[in-house]
Amino acid sequence: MAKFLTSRSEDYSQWYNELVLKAGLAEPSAVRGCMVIKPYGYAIWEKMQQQLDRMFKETGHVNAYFPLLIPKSFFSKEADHVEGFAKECAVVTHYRLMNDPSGKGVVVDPEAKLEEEYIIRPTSETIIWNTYKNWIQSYRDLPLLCNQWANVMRWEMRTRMFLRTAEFLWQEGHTAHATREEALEEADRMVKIYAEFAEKWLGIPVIMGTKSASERFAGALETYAIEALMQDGKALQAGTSHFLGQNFAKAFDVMFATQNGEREYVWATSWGVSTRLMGALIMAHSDDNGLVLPPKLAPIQVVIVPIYKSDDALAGITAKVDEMVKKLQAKGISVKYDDRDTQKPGWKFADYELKGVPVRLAIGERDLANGTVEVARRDTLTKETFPLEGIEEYIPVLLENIQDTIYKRALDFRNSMITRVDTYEEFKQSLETKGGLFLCHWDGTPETEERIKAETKATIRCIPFDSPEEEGRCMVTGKPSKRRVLIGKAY
RNA sequence: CGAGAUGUAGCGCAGUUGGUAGCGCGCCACGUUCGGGACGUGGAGGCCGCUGGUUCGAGUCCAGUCAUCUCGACCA
Repeated sequence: MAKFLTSRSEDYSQWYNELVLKAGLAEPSAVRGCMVIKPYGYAIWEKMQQQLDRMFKETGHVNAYFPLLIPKSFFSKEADHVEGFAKECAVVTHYRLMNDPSGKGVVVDPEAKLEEEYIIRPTSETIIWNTYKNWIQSYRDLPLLCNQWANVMRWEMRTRMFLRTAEFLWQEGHTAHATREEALEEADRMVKIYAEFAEKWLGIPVIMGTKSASERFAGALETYAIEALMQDGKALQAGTSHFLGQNFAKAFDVMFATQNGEREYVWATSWGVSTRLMGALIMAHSDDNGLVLPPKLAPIQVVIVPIYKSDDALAGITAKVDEMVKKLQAKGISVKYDDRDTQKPGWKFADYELKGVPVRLAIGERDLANGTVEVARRDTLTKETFPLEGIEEYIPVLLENIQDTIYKRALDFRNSMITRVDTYEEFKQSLETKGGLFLCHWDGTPETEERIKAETKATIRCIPFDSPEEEGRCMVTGKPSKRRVLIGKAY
């Protein structure tokens, strides 16, 4: 069969780009570093949104929306936060255009300069905390648990579709609490929700952990993250949850009256996942034939392709299929019957494989005569013939099985790519030859971390929550270490 | 912002010492096909990124400019 995609093993980046384009997920746009998310890609994102939103609401969160533009002065109130984001902000300086006096197009009207510039949000902590100041007076107003679905903009030097675009879609939760413990619990709860979502819905195994100081969110006291492994052996940070301490409360003067009438600063968290999850989904499961979508996120779970020579034959097939579609839909399965006569069966097979549709049913005159249907699964690329009667009982089981298989396959791969190493030499060598993730002892200093990064491009992905206490020596400096950390090259 | 590369049909590309703008895919029409991206025949589609220069003549040479991509630094 002719290849319509670059193979993963040949050139992973090129394969990824082609896949995003050819599966109809997204395409580069006219705007520098931004992309257009196409309907099929957006449909997957919507499914992610729906489930995440459900999980947020189950844990007591509500949605709100804050402005896109942030007054510049808000930004400078939290020193670390400015430091972290200043280099990548788009700034709105004027509010009007005018015709070019020389008659060529339009120019910015110099008269319309804003007194205070606005920043296009790279994240919303500042505008939200400026707002929370007015919402919080008493312990009775706490906890305040808001989430917003929004777009943000970070003027990145280099961009890649879904993984790092200048503008991206995400959700950002921002919570306020009366105590340090409660805020820490919240940050912990949310990173666990992300992990659950990644594993149960995306089918991607993740490692939860704490970020090292240098990888921490700008303005946070602690950053928790979920780290996933892509098929090329690079790690992808798939979600973060930050314990912000009282930093933003102090910067925006958000205090509350306690039960004993004292005034205290509130404790904060923020957490987010973005359309980067789409990148994770693509890179975690896809193969040389295209996307492999976990059934729970597939916009189309089952596609039915009729195989026929004549209009009469098609009518006969359609009659059977219509019944089957109704039965499947009654079970909450998203089915598409593709009876277009503009494309041929072989073309459709290849196209739905490219798009990652988990289950394909093919039904032709032969099947009609035998009372059968051909069932093909995307994850294993295997085909079997089943009796048409009662197929609606089998499909839901199959979908669950596919969801499971995809996850287990990713888990096996991920586990096979985690290496425990004790010497720096061994680390450097294995990083080059095998790649993936490494569990190593580290002395805990930023200097050593920096040295590893400079010499190998690998970074400390996280200090895993489940990393057991273990006496050891830093693989670089030989200084004592109490537990292993996760190191690898990352996107 | 540093280093390199590329801009020619919707997409991917070729275009020789400067001399009528091409190929593959896709698209349209008709026919044969239809259980893994079918085939034949015919057809449509281009200010060769933009501006200027050299020349009888520029896709090709020169200068400038804009844009994109890859690699660095930065990052979800």
